[in-house]
Amino acid sequence: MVGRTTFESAECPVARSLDAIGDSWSLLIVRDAFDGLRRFGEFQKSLGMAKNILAARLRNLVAHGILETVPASDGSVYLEYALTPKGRALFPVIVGLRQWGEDHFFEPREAHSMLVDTDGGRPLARLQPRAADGRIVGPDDTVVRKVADLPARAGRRKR
Amino acid sequence: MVGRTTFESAECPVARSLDAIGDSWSLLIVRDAFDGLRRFGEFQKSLGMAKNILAARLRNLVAHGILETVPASDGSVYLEYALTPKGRALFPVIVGLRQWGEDHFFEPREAHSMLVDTDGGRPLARLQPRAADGRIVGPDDTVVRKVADLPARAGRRKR
DNA sequence: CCGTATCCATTCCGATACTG
DNA sequence: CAGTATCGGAATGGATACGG
Repeated sequence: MVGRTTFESAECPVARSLDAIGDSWSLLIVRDAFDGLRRFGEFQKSLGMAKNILAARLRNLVAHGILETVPASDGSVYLEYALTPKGRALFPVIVGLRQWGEDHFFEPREAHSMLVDTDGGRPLARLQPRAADGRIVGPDDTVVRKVADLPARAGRRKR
Repeated sequence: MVGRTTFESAECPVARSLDAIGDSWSLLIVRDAFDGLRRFGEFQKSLGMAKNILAARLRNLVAHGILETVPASDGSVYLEYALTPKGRALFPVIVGLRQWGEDHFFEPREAHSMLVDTDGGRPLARLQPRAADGRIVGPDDTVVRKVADLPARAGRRKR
């Protein structure tokens, strides 16, 4: 057999997920989509990637139902790319990657702007670095907390 | 400029994370490491990948401090690969990918064995599909819950 | 059993030019 | 502005042979 192995029919859900978004760019595009970016040029400018591969990645994300194309809101003839519910469900993955990177690639209390923090604007998620109570508010009323911050529970198993 | 873009010095922690583990295989190796696999041959057999690229990915994971080599526990001359604290900190990311894949690539209530569920054995994590209370127990006493299951809190912001 | 080395095909990615 | 077309270099990945 030649060519890359596909995990399309793998039994493991992690493998299936990585098959859809396991390349260098897809999750960064999704991250930007959470940040409110919708237009081809916005993604291209934000990520600095070649237009042909951006087009290819967008096609793949649309094919996987993570993004969908919608008519441009400003009446232009072009398309916009919006997160679907399936795409928005990637929020915890993005947060996990962000927190892991923050904890292991940066200085302890350094602040990083992964996503813009505007209250009434376009961003779909608020991902400011560490709110006072450690809470991060995402789309669809999801809330993510760092696992270590979760309250202890009776019956928890010691390793 | 030629060659692939690197995110080694990106400001965004998500980009930095993806630079370390954003390929098809690394997270699957980490997943298997959580499952208790330690030997070269175990990974190779489990993932079915070519030995040369397994060696390359293991080298990369060790270089990033996600795995570390330790002398084989059985006295053989070979090395074993064990998760470091930094590697174990990837647990929430794996869980996020697993839950997303389970929710969007499989039938609603289907059960999937991502990781072996043994109680006293070698696995470092217990990742059985959906415990009764939705709780998943990981290494280092971490606990992960599906974000939607988190209790509502006063002052939560409606989108 | 544990890797390394080699060969090869495929894919990825970047730069640029081009079209509507 | 939003893509498509094309090209070339680089990395990825698979099969297999080889050596410790």
